[in-house]
Amino acid sequence: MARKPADQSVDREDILWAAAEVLHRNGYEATTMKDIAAQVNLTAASLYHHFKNKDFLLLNVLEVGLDLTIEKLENIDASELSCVEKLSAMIRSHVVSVTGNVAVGAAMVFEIRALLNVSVGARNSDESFMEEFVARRNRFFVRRDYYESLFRNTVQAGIDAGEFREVDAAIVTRAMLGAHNWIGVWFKEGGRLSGEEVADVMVDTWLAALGK
Amino acid sequence: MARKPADQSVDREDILWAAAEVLHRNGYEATTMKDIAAQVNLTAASLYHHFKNKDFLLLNVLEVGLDLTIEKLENIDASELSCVEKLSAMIRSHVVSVTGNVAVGAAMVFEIRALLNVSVGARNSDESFMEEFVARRNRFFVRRDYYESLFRNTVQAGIDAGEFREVDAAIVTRAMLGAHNWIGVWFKEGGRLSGEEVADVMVDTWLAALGK
DNA sequence: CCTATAATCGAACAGTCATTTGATTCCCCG
DNA sequence: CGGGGAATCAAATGACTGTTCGATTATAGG
Repeated sequence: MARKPADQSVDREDILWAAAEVLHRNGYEATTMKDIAAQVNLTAASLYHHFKNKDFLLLNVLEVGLDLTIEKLENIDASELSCVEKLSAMIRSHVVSVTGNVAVGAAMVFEIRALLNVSVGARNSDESFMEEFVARRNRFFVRRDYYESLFRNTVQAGIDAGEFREVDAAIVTRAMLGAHNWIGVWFKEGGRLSGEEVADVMVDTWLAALGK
Repeated sequence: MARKPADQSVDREDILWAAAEVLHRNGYEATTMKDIAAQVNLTAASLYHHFKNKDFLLLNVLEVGLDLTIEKLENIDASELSCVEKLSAMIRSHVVSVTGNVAVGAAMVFEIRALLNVSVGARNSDESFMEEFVARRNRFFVRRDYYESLFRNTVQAGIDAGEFREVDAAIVTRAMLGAHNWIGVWFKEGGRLSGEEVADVMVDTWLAALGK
């Protein structure tokens, strides 16, 4: 029987992007390989030419999203700005990431639990797959903590330097990240405020919260 | 064949609670009726004696969680406190809710998207079920907006009364809710801080953010 | 133009899950 | 103590999903 091999112009990255979008819309478990495939005009079977399986595909989406975010934060962290300026830049960067690419941003936020559950339901009988997956997943969580620490250390440094008032840096940092992550839930392109404007409000809010 | 009808001491509310817990652990789609049933020593089939189906069960969990939160907020709203005091009480109430019952709190946060997706995948061919479900789901979302408005109106009133500095009340309110909801993700009973202590930090943080 | 490799597809498989059904047991009320 | 509704169960059903397989088409390099 004849097939319709279509475009053949879809690469790994297109799939990642599509997956992020569907993931954002439906959540991990509710996202089927068929959904992702449809987003790039493929069939589910074709995806297995590019990714080992669904879990690796999800993991890849999160890895890419996290890498992008961390890279920006590291550049800011390495600069010679004051803590106030550093934190402002970090907040702005984070908010713009979330509003600019809701898919990746929200996927990062919401699908981490799903990631954890993969091992629990050890349905993958394949040993080698499982081993690599667990290793990569652990690396992901380490990086996620690192990402949080970039914010927290900046807050703490600001306190030590007398730029911020004395607060519980760990809790305030998590409050900050929660507020930013939540943006992915309610932000709509073309709404009252642009991503940049939301970022402005956030910077203003957190500097006030930390101001002496 | 003989059965083992067991306890027969399980009621609707026990199931709701169990569902909230499993939901918190696994997320909606990854939560099976069997999981929920196991949590209360029942079989999946038995749940259908208490709830029409899985979607109604989830909806019920969210409804109960939201009702609890709203009730407390309304009492505060009706009081004669200043806006500063009102908002402090609201924040404290919200945080304690989330930390005191992480299951319901986090379910509220994370499973709303799943709720939305139910209609999209209109697998329920039953007309009557679907109709009631959509009605109740819409009511839920209205109440959810109302709950947000309780916070927002207090912030705005505080601005108008000169108790708070001039900020974008809508955005700051959402930042606040995001920070609080996120607590359900990282808070662990028996950690460094109790729920009350986390609430203290949050109150302090937001009053500073809104302070003149 | 030819061939090897990459990319895609349709079809089939095995597993899981929500839900239904009909029978069985529990327990309260008369 | 006995009957009826409530609660529970085991088993079967039907749908959906991730994944595999073999076949088919695209495409780049010689």
